[in-house]
Amino acid sequence: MEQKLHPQFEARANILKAMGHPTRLFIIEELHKKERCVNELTEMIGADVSTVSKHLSVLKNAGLVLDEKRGTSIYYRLCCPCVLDFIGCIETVLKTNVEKQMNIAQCCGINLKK
Amino acid sequence: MEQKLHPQFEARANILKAMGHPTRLFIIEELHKKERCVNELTEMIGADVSTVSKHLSVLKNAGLVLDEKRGTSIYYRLCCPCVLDFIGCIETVLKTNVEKQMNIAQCCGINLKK
DNA sequence: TGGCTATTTGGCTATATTACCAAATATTCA
DNA sequence: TGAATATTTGGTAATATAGCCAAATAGCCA
Repeated sequence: MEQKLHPQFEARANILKAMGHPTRLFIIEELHKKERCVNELTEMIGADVSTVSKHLSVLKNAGLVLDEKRGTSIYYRLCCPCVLDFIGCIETVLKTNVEKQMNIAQCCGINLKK
Repeated sequence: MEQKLHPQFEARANILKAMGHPTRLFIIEELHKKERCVNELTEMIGADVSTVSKHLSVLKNAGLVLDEKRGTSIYYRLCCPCVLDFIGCIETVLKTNVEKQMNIAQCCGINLKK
Protein backbone atom coordinates (compact mmCIF):
# COMPACT_ATOMS: atom_id res chain seq x y z
CA MET A 1 0.00 0.00 0.00
CA GLU A 2 1.24 3.49 -0.72
CA GLN A 3 3.17 4.30 2.41
CA LYS A 4 2.02 7.90 2.51
CA LEU A 5 -1.66 7.13 2.63
CA HIS A 6 -1.56 4.25 4.99
CA PRO A 7 -1.82 6.05 8.37
CA GLN A 8 -4.87 7.89 7.18
CA PHE A 9 -6.67 4.70 6.28
CA GLU A 10 -5.56 3.22 9.56
CA ALA A 11 -7.06 6.10 11.51
CA ARG A 12 -10.32 5.96 9.65
CA ALA A 13 -10.54 2.21 9.97
CA ASN A 14 -10.13 2.46 13.73
CA ILE A 15 -13.22 4.57 14.01
CA LEU A 16 -15.28 2.22 11.85
CA LYS A 17 -13.94 -0.74 13.79
CA ALA A 18 -15.02 0.90 17.02
CA MET A 19 -18.53 1.16 15.59
CA GLY A 20 -18.48 -2.39 14.25
CA HIS A 21 -19.89 -4.23 17.23
CA PRO A 22 -23.58 -4.73 18.01
CA THR A 23 -23.31 -3.65 21.62
CA ARG A 24 -21.34 -0.56 20.74
CA LEU A 25 -23.81 0.35 18.02
CA PHE A 26 -26.57 0.02 20.57
CA ILE A 27 -24.67 2.28 22.94
CA ILE A 28 -24.13 4.85 20.20
CA GLU A 29 -27.83 4.92 19.43
CA GLU A 30 -28.78 5.22 23.09
CA LEU A 31 -26.31 8.02 23.67
CA HIS A 32 -27.73 9.76 20.66
CA LYS A 33 -31.06 9.93 22.51
CA LYS A 34 -29.57 11.08 25.78
CA GLU A 35 -26.47 10.82 27.88
CA ARG A 36 -26.24 7.77 30.12
CA CYS A 37 -24.06 6.45 32.91
CA VAL A 38 -22.33 3.09 32.75
CA ASN A 39 -24.82 1.61 35.16
CA GLU A 40 -27.85 2.53 33.08
CA LEU A 41 -26.30 1.19 29.89
CA THR A 42 -25.32 -2.01 31.65
CA GLU A 43 -28.90 -2.64 32.70
CA MET A 44 -30.16 -2.06 29.18
CA ILE A 45 -27.53 -4.31 27.66
CA GLY A 46 -27.59 -7.11 30.19
CA ALA A 47 -23.89 -7.95 30.10
CA ASP A 48 -21.29 -7.69 32.82
CA VAL A 49 -20.47 -4.12 33.89
CA SER A 50 -16.85 -4.64 33.07
CA THR A 51 -17.77 -5.65 29.54
CA VAL A 52 -19.83 -2.52 29.05
CA SER A 53 -17.11 -0.39 30.56
CA LYS A 54 -14.64 -1.79 28.08
CA HIS A 55 -16.95 -1.15 25.17
CA LEU A 56 -17.26 2.42 26.35
CA SER A 57 -13.53 2.78 26.51
CA VAL A 58 -13.23 1.54 22.93
CA LEU A 59 -15.70 4.23 21.87
CA LYS A 60 -13.88 6.81 23.93
CA ASN A 61 -10.48 5.92 22.49
CA ALA A 62 -11.94 6.27 19.03
CA GLY A 63 -13.10 9.74 20.01
CA LEU A 64 -16.75 8.90 19.50
CA VAL A 65 -17.96 9.58 23.03
CA LEU A 66 -17.07 11.87 25.90
CA ASP A 67 -17.35 11.07 29.57
CA GLU A 68 -18.00 13.33 32.49
CA LYS A 69 -17.91 12.39 36.11
CA ARG A 70 -20.80 13.66 38.19
CA GLY A 71 -21.04 12.46 41.73
CA THR A 72 -20.28 8.79 41.84
CA SER A 73 -21.38 8.13 38.28
CA ILE A 74 -19.72 8.71 34.95
CA TYR A 75 -21.96 9.98 32.21
CA TYR A 76 -21.19 9.28 28.60
CA ARG A 77 -22.44 11.20 25.63
CA LEU A 78 -21.99 11.02 21.89
CA CYS A 79 -19.59 13.59 20.58
CA CYS A 80 -20.20 13.37 16.84
CA PRO A 81 -23.87 12.76 16.24
CA CYS A 82 -23.16 12.63 12.52
CA VAL A 83 -22.17 9.00 12.94
CA LEU A 84 -25.87 8.29 13.22
CA ASP A 85 -26.22 9.33 9.60
CA PHE A 86 -24.40 6.14 8.69
CA ILE A 87 -27.38 4.08 9.71
CA GLY A 88 -29.51 5.20 6.79
CA CYS A 89 -26.93 4.09 4.28
CA ILE A 90 -26.31 0.85 6.13
CA GLU A 91 -30.00 0.06 6.09
CA THR A 92 -29.97 0.57 2.34
CA VAL A 93 -27.15 -1.92 2.01
CA LEU A 94 -29.03 -4.40 4.17
CA LYS A 95 -32.24 -3.95 2.23
CA THR A 96 -30.43 -4.46 -1.05
CA ASN A 97 -28.87 -7.62 0.34
CA VAL A 98 -32.25 -9.02 1.31
CA GLU A 99 -33.65 -8.26 -2.12
CA LYS A 100 -30.68 -9.97 -3.72
CA GLN A 101 -31.35 -13.07 -1.63
CA MET A 102 -35.02 -13.02 -2.52
CA ASN A 103 -34.19 -12.84 -6.20
CA ILE A 104 -31.89 -15.80 -5.88
CA ALA A 105 -34.60 -17.73 -4.07
CA GLN A 106 -37.12 -16.87 -6.74
CA CYS A 107 -34.79 -17.96 -9.52
CA CYS A 108 -34.34 -21.28 -7.74
CA GLY A 109 -38.10 -21.72 -7.52
CA ILE A 110 -38.13 -21.45 -3.76
CA ASN A 111 -41.52 -20.38 -2.51
CA LEU A 112 -41.24 -17.55 -0.02
CA LYS A 113 -44.25 -17.56 2.27
CA LYS A 114 -45.43 -14.11 3.19
CA MET B 1 -29.56 -6.78 25.25
CA GLU B 2 -33.18 -6.64 24.19
CA GLN B 3 -33.52 -9.85 22.25
CA LYS B 4 -35.74 -8.32 19.60
CA LEU B 5 -33.31 -5.65 18.56
CA HIS B 6 -30.18 -7.71 18.66
CA PRO B 7 -30.15 -9.16 15.12
CA GLN B 8 -30.56 -5.72 13.65
CA PHE B 9 -27.56 -4.38 15.50
CA GLU B 10 -25.66 -7.48 14.51
CA ALA B 11 -26.40 -6.92 10.84
CA ARG B 12 -25.43 -3.29 10.95
CA ALA B 13 -22.28 -4.02 12.88
CA ASN B 14 -21.20 -6.54 10.25
CA ILE B 15 -21.21 -3.88 7.60
CA LEU B 16 -19.23 -1.44 9.70
CA LYS B 17 -16.82 -4.21 10.63
CA ALA B 18 -16.29 -4.98 6.98
CA MET B 19 -15.35 -1.35 6.44
CA GLY B 20 -13.15 -1.25 9.51
CA HIS B 21 -9.86 -2.28 7.96
CA PRO B 22 -7.35 0.03 6.27
CA THR B 23 -6.92 -2.13 3.19
CA ARG B 24 -10.65 -2.54 2.75
CA LEU B 25 -11.21 1.18 3.15
CA PHE B 26 -8.61 1.75 0.48
CA ILE B 27 -10.38 -0.71 -1.79
CA ILE B 28 -13.70 1.00 -1.19
CA GLU B 29 -12.27 4.36 -2.14
CA GLU B 30 -10.61 2.97 -5.25
CA LEU B 31 -13.78 1.24 -6.36
CA HIS B 32 -15.61 4.48 -5.84
CA LYS B 33 -13.40 6.02 -8.52
CA LYS B 34 -13.79 3.13 -10.93
CA GLU B 35 -14.25 -0.61 -11.05
CA ARG B 36 -11.11 -2.69 -10.71
CA CYS B 37 -10.09 -6.31 -11.05
CA VAL B 38 -8.34 -8.22 -8.27
CA ASN B 39 -5.05 -7.98 -10.05
CA GLU B 40 -5.09 -4.20 -10.32
CA LEU B 41 -6.04 -3.80 -6.68
CA THR B 42 -3.34 -6.23 -5.64
CA GLU B 43 -0.69 -4.18 -7.39
CA MET B 44 -1.89 -0.99 -5.74
CA ILE B 45 -2.01 -2.57 -2.31
CA GLY B 46 1.17 -4.57 -2.46
CA ALA B 47 0.00 -7.58 -0.45
CA ASP B 48 -0.41 -11.19 -1.52
CA VAL B 49 -3.19 -11.77 -4.07
CA SER B 50 -4.87 -14.20 -1.76
CA THR B 51 -4.99 -11.59 0.97
CA VAL B 52 -6.61 -9.06 -1.34
CA SER B 53 -9.02 -11.68 -2.61
CA LYS B 54 -10.11 -12.39 0.95
CA HIS B 55 -10.60 -8.73 1.71
CA LEU B 56 -12.78 -8.50 -1.37
CA SER B 57 -14.82 -11.44 -0.25
CA VAL B 58 -15.39 -9.77 3.12
CA LEU B 59 -16.69 -6.70 1.31
CA LYS B 60 -18.81 -8.85 -0.96
CA ASN B 61 -20.33 -10.80 1.90
CA ALA B 62 -21.23 -7.55 3.56
CA GLY B 63 -23.00 -6.55 0.37
CA LEU B 64 -20.75 -3.57 -0.20
CA VAL B 65 -19.33 -4.59 -3.57
CA LEU B 66 -20.43 -6.56 -6.60
CA ASP B 67 -18.25 -8.68 -8.81
CA GLU B 68 -18.56 -9.48 -12.46
CA LYS B 69 -16.47 -11.88 -14.43
CA ARG B 70 -15.24 -10.61 -17.76
CA GLY B 71 -12.82 -12.77 -19.63
CA THR B 72 -10.26 -14.11 -17.27
CA SER B 73 -10.60 -11.27 -14.78
CA ILE B 74 -13.16 -10.48 -12.14
CA TYR B 75 -14.12 -6.86 -11.83
CA TYR B 76 -15.36 -5.44 -8.58
CA ARG B 77 -17.39 -2.31 -8.11
CA LEU B 78 -18.92 -0.49 -5.18
CA CYS B 79 -22.61 -1.08 -4.88
CA CYS B 80 -23.59 1.56 -2.35
CA PRO B 81 -21.54 4.68 -2.99
CA CYS B 82 -23.25 6.32 -0.02
CA VAL B 83 -20.74 4.60 2.23
CA LEU B 84 -18.27 7.17 0.99
CA ASP B 85 -20.31 9.81 2.78
CA PHE B 86 -19.07 8.33 6.03
CA ILE B 87 -15.63 9.64 5.37
CA GLY B 88 -16.58 13.26 5.93
CA CYS B 89 -17.96 12.53 9.36
CA ILE B 90 -15.01 10.32 10.23
CA GLU B 91 -12.61 13.07 9.30
CA THR B 92 -14.48 15.36 11.65
CA VAL B 93 -14.05 12.88 14.46
CA LEU B 94 -10.35 12.59 13.68
CA LYS B 95 -9.88 16.34 13.53
CA THR B 96 -11.65 16.78 16.84
CA ASN B 97 -9.41 14.14 18.36
CA VAL B 98 -6.29 15.93 17.21
CA GLU B 99 -7.55 19.21 18.61
CA LYS B 100 -8.28 17.52 21.91
CA GLN B 101 -4.72 16.21 22.03
CA MET B 102 -3.32 19.63 21.18
CA ASN B 103 -5.30 21.21 23.98
CA ILE B 104 -3.97 18.65 26.43
CA ALA B 105 -0.44 19.34 25.21
CA GLN B 106 -0.95 23.06 25.61
CA CYS B 107 -2.32 22.68 29.12
CA CYS B 108 0.77 20.64 30.00
CA GLY B 109 3.01 23.37 28.64
CA ILE B 110 4.29 21.21 25.82
CA ASN B 111 5.60 23.32 22.99
CA LEU B 112 4.27 22.13 19.67
CA LYS B 113 6.64 23.08 16.90
CA LYS B 114 4.95 24.05 13.68
C1' DT C 1 -4.76 -30.63 -25.21
C1' DG C 2 -1.37 -27.92 -22.65
C1' DG C 3 0.34 -23.84 -20.91
C1' DC C 4 -0.70 -19.21 -19.25
C1' DT C 5 -2.99 -15.88 -16.41
C1' DA C 6 -6.41 -14.56 -12.89
C1' DT C 7 -8.69 -15.73 -8.90
C1' DT C 8 -10.19 -18.41 -4.94
C1' DT C 9 -9.63 -21.81 -1.30
C1' DG C 10 -7.36 -24.42 2.42
C1' DG C 11 -3.94 -24.67 5.86
C1' DC C 12 -1.29 -22.52 9.13
C1' DT C 13 0.50 -19.13 12.56
C1' DA C 14 0.40 -14.84 14.87
C1' DT C 15 -2.27 -11.46 16.76
C1' DA C 16 -6.58 -9.17 18.29
C1' DT C 17 -11.07 -9.19 20.30
C1' DT C 18 -14.64 -10.41 23.47
C1' DA C 19 -16.60 -11.87 27.63
C1' DC C 20 -16.47 -13.11 32.24
C1' DC C 21 -14.71 -12.99 37.08
C1' DA C 22 -12.11 -10.96 40.70
C1' DA C 23 -9.70 -7.21 42.49
C1' DA C 24 -8.51 -2.29 42.61
C1' DT C 25 -10.03 2.55 42.74
C1' DA C 26 -12.92 6.42 43.73
C1' DT C 27 -16.79 8.83 45.65
C1' DT C 28 -20.56 9.52 48.72
C1' DC C 29 -22.72 9.31 53.11
C1' DA C 30 -23.68 7.84 57.80
C1' DT D 1 -13.43 6.19 59.34
C1' DG D 2 -16.09 2.49 57.23
C1' DA D 3 -19.87 0.74 54.40
C1' DA D 4 -22.06 1.11 50.01
C1' DT D 5 -22.15 2.17 45.20
C1' DA D 6 -20.07 3.06 40.59
C1' DT D 7 -16.52 2.28 37.56
C1' DT D 8 -12.15 0.58 35.76
C1' DT D 9 -8.34 -2.69 35.41
C1' DG D 10 -6.00 -7.19 35.18
C1' DG D 11 -6.20 -11.99 34.21
C1' DT D 12 -7.73 -15.63 31.39
C1' DA D 13 -10.03 -18.58 27.96
C1' DA D 14 -12.59 -18.87 23.68
C1' DT D 15 -13.09 -17.18 19.33
C1' DA D 16 -12.19 -14.27 15.27
C1' DT D 17 -9.15 -11.96 12.09
C1' DA D 18 -5.17 -11.20 9.00
C1' DG D 19 -1.46 -12.54 6.50
C1' DC D 20 1.29 -15.70 3.80
C1' DC D 21 2.19 -19.92 1.08
C1' DA D 22 0.71 -23.71 -1.64
C1' DA D 23 -2.73 -25.88 -4.18
C1' DA D 24 -7.15 -25.89 -6.68
C1' DT D 25 -10.20 -23.82 -10.16
C1' DA D 26 -11.53 -21.38 -14.36
C1' DG D 27 -11.04 -19.18 -18.76
C1' DC D 28 -8.15 -18.06 -22.79
C1' DC D 29 -5.22 -19.03 -26.62
C1' DA D 30 -1.71 -21.42 -29.39
